Amino acid sequence: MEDGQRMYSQQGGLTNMSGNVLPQYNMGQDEPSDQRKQEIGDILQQIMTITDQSLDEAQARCRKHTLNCHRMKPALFSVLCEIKEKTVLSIRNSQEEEPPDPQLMRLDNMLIAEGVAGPEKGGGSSAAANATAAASGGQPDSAIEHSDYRAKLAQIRQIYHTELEKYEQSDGSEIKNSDYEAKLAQIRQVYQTEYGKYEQACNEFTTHVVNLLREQSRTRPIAPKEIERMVTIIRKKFAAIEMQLKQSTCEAVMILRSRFLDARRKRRNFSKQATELLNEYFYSHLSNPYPSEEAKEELARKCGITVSQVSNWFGNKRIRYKKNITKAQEEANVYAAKSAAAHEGQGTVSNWFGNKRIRYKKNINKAQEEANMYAAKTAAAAAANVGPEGGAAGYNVGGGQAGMYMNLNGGDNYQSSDNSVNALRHVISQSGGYSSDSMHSTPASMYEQHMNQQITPHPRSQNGSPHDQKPDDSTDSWCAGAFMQGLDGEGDNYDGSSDEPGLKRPKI
DNA sequence: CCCTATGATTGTTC
DNA sequence: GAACAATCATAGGG
Repeated sequence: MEDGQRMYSQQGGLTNMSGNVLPQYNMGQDEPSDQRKQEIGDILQQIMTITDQSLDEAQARCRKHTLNCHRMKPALFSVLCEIKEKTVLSIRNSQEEEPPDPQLMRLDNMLIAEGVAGPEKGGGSSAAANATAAASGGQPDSAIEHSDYRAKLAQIRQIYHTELEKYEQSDGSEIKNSDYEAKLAQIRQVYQTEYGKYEQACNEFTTHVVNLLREQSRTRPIAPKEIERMVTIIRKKFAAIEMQLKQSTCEAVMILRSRFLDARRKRRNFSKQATELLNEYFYSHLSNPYPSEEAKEELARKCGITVSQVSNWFGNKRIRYKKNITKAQEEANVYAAKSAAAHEGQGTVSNWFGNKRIRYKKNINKAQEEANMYAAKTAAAAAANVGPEGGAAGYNVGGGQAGMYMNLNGGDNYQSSDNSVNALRHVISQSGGYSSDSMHSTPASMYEQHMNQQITPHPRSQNGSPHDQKPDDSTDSWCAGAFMQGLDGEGDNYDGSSDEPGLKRPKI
């Protein structure tokens, strides 16, 4: 077979074959049948023996030429093709038309999603396969390409690993988006380069095989369908390489991603100064703790962090701040209910109340202390700059008179509280009111100022001037903060937000 | 070593 | 797409 193949491929001068097939096809009908049989037998004999013989070039050329020029040759060729097609090919054809490999599709999807195979390239992968198919036809000796590409893929992996090692050597904490993008771009570039090479090799090989087959089709029965089938086979073979390349790339992306995300996930505390700045902003904008983009940028700049970190911080802060308050509220509600029940049923007011008081205060203190501290700070700073009036104005950044996002003041809600609230107030008042060291250490007037001017839209009608009272010597100080507001039954610290045009998310 | 605080991520809701 | 809510994972304090 090898000899035959070599010989066929060396036949360069038989290019006019196909054109002659049809005209000569009917000629055989003029021949006497026995003579025809004889001739066909001769031809077959020649075909059978030709591959067994080791011929020198001159001999081969001569014999082939003779054979090719025989007037029966086209007819015989057609018949053989037909037979071949009807037997072998029909069976194999039934196995074709399989759906695209789901695994490959997944890889493609991932590469597109990760931006490694861009839209133009992503379509390219399937389009490339089609192009490959269109160009093609061949013998499965792609083993060479296979090993070649394995080597290249190994090279790609090495590049990735080198890059990743560089990562680890450099300070992992310094990994930023730009780094990730850069690495991804590298991967993309390598991938696209390799993919280009792959495509080229695939096309070249397919073209080569198709040419070979076409060449051979002059001397042996090779139907177009068979060539197509070969193309399919080649494509499948190459698909393995393609798959490997894509898998490799996906792997690299995944590793990069995980390293990058891991690195980012590693929590690093902000500097104390940054936290101070953020807290200052937060508590001085308690009514509407949603910094604008500009504010975020400025904070980010001042704190030496990114804008998204600022956003994260505020998101976390809002939630946790609210959580503290909500927790206190919930306890208060339960507390109130218990109290009412105790009153009604003459139940024993036990240590339970004492514990509740303590825990309730604890939750409240946490939020309050912080709020107070930053309120005082801001006020002091503002006062230093603008004077007392200006300082007060400084709190009211979110548009105080409009309903506040975080309404920390009981205000009217307190007045409209139901029985359970009254019961709660009663118990609370019996507890001796709110007092804590932290409150003493904080300018009470500042606290009140903050609470009334910033948090509450309206001054509390019953509490008199906030500046005249200290939280710890007033029973109402228990509910002076935000924390009693939930007792009105709605339990919504954010209430009023729905009325507020300025608030971004009227909810909860 | 346990616990809390907190920055970051992920999933859900609007 | 922004904000919320839940969760993860670590820092840091006791």
